[in-house]
Amino acid sequence: MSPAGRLRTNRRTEAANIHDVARRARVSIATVSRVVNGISTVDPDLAKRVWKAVEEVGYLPNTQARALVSGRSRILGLIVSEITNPFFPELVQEFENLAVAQGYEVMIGSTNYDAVRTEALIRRMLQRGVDGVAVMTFGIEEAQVQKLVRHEFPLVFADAGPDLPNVRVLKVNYGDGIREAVQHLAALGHRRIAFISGPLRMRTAVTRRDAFTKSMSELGLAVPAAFIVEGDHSMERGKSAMETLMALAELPTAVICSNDMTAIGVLHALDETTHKVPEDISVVGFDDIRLAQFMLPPLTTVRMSCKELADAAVQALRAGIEPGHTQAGQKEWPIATRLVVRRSTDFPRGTLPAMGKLKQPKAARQDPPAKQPGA
Amino acid sequence: MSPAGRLRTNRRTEAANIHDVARRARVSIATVSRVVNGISTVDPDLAKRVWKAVEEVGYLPNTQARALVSGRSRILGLIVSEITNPFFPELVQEFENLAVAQGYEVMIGSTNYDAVRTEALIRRMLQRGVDGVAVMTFGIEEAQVQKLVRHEFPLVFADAGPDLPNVRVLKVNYGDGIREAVQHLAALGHRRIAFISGPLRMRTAVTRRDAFTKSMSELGLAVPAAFIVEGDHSMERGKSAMETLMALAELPTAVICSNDMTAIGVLHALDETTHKVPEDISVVGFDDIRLAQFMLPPLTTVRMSCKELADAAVQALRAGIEPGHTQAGQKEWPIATRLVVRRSTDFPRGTLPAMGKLKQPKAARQDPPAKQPGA
DNA sequence: CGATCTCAAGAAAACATTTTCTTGAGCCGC
DNA sequence: GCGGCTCAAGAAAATGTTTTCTTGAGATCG
Repeated sequence: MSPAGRLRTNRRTEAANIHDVARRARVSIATVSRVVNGISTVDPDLAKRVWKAVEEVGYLPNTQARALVSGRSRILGLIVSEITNPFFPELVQEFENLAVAQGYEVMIGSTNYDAVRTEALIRRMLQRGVDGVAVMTFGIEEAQVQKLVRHEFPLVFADAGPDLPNVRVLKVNYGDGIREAVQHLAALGHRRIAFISGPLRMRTAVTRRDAFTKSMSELGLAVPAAFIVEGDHSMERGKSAMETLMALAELPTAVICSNDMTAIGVLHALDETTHKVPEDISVVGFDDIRLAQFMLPPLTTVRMSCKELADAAVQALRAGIEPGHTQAGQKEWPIATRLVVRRSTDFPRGTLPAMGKLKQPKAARQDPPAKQPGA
Repeated sequence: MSPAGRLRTNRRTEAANIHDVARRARVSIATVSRVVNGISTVDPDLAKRVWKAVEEVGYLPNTQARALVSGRSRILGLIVSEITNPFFPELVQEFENLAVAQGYEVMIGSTNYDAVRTEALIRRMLQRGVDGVAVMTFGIEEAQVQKLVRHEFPLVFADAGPDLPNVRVLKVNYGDGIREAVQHLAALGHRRIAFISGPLRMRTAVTRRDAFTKSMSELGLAVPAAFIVEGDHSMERGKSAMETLMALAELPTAVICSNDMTAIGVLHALDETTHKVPEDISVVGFDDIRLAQFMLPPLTTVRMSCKELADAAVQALRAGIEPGHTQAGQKEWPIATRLVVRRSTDFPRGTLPAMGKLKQPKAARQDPPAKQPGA
């Protein structure tokens, strides 16, 4: 009984396989494989015949078998903190688009900040034989990381990762964007600027906070201890953190937040008071999620481009996976950040508008890069 | 050369395989397979020895090989419209949790309302050999569906799908929730109620709109043609649709929206006018996405529970996949909807508060099911 | 003109499993 | 006491590819 003997003892899969194509094109399965994989040593006429047969029988190569023998699954793992945080769907989308364009599939998982869940997730990824994993949690717990690192496939971390040969790191340049934000506020006349950080167990939260204090001291501005409040990158905590700030004897005139969700929480907190944004208090976010431009008022924020992040992640993974990749040696991949000025920042009350206007002309305000569909 | 001869010409995979376990436990690979898959005919002592060996060598069964030979990938496809629409991440999260709990992996894809993209997505899913697909787009184009339907694996559609043996449908009961919303507004004293629909090429959008008009006529309330505006379930179009309504000579006193994002757009549109929510205009959403309870004011909305939806989808898929499933014959899976009253609805201006209060006591207002972490 | 060299294409091995088939030991009944 | 029956466990087939090895025809060169 020939291997193409169609025993079909199996449940489903009436789908055509490589033997069907080979038989129809009157070639061997090896030749079909070569044609389908674009190996150039095959005779053009034969190749044409094979492609025709592929078309006719509707052949789709079986990914499982392919992966089994080649040892490469063409699946990229993508680990995020929580998919329900609006920043991540945007990242997921971009990542998926890029990965698919390169012929990879994406296996997504969220840690929900839970060690057990994370461990199970990593196990699942290992078992599915991912070719590489992008850990975009901006500060995953070290313990679980070790599990991943031991297996030798390529890894990409956002912000910081262990210094190992198979690990690449996306170095987000928080400094630039946050400095811009501080300078923007200072130029408007703000002196009392507060900062709501992320959860400090996250490395990235510490980095962002430090970028803030550094920028402030560069300008000779003091930051009272009470002006730095720890949040957790959620809207809820942003709200409560702002309430903490509002209880101070001397209020800040501007608040910079470690991410946009926090800033949105701040807007909510202020909405429940008599203080107006931006007239009484200016608010700056971080990330530039899509929601930011639709807040009331539209949020001035530091953009960390999802597309740029996803692009670097996929490139860096490919550099580790595909033999002979041109950027195979690159360990650090820089990601820029920059301020996007919208309407949640303005002169502090009491400053002369005219004076302020000179420093920060209205025309300089950036609008979103215009791709709204409707009106 | 024995099969366990560790040729290892392959690139990665130093991982232990079934032969390693078998050798260590001094049994055949068939026995290992049986133990790992929980087939009960194996001697308990042997099984114990096998599990010990599994533990010792750190054996993880290779999913690719498993899928190849068994014909089941243990992957569920999940197709959504757009992952960046906040409703979907919540659905994805729930779906993933349930699927993983049942030993399945999830392959997610978004159509972005693009036929070509959808077709490519379906092809990818077929190629990866998914065991079933949940199409949660609430109205995917028929053309692409056909491609899926031809292959005989189980399918689940939200709202409506072709009447075929391998297709199951989640029947969302829009009527109940929307009727509740209309009755709630009517009880508050509203008579002029407008509706902003979804894109009418989506079946679900039509269904929701019809549920609205039906409920209105049940109460003997007229709906002028101009009070029904077509949106597209986006915040942007919700805003512009509300602007259209505000240009009318006689304004509505309440607006029901086909989804929450639209309602959020409406809030934004009204924020730019002198009209206050809920004093001047009441707003009702649909979906009850997480964001809804954090809007200003918190949104009264009709809840379509993600968890319920995801649960039904996974169950329905399993019913189709797993032989002998108890609910194998169930074609329609009901999903309930119900009104969640928050603060974006109130008496129309001019109505006597006291009278209204009798009809809708403040105490009846539901607060979110309290799981805020912080404050 | 024959021996070697090149190279395209087929044959077969390898991949890690599940599942069917086979074997052989223990047990029961006659 | 022995033939058949049961059943656990091993042997081997099967899964659909990629990749290495083999083959054989045509080209090249001495």
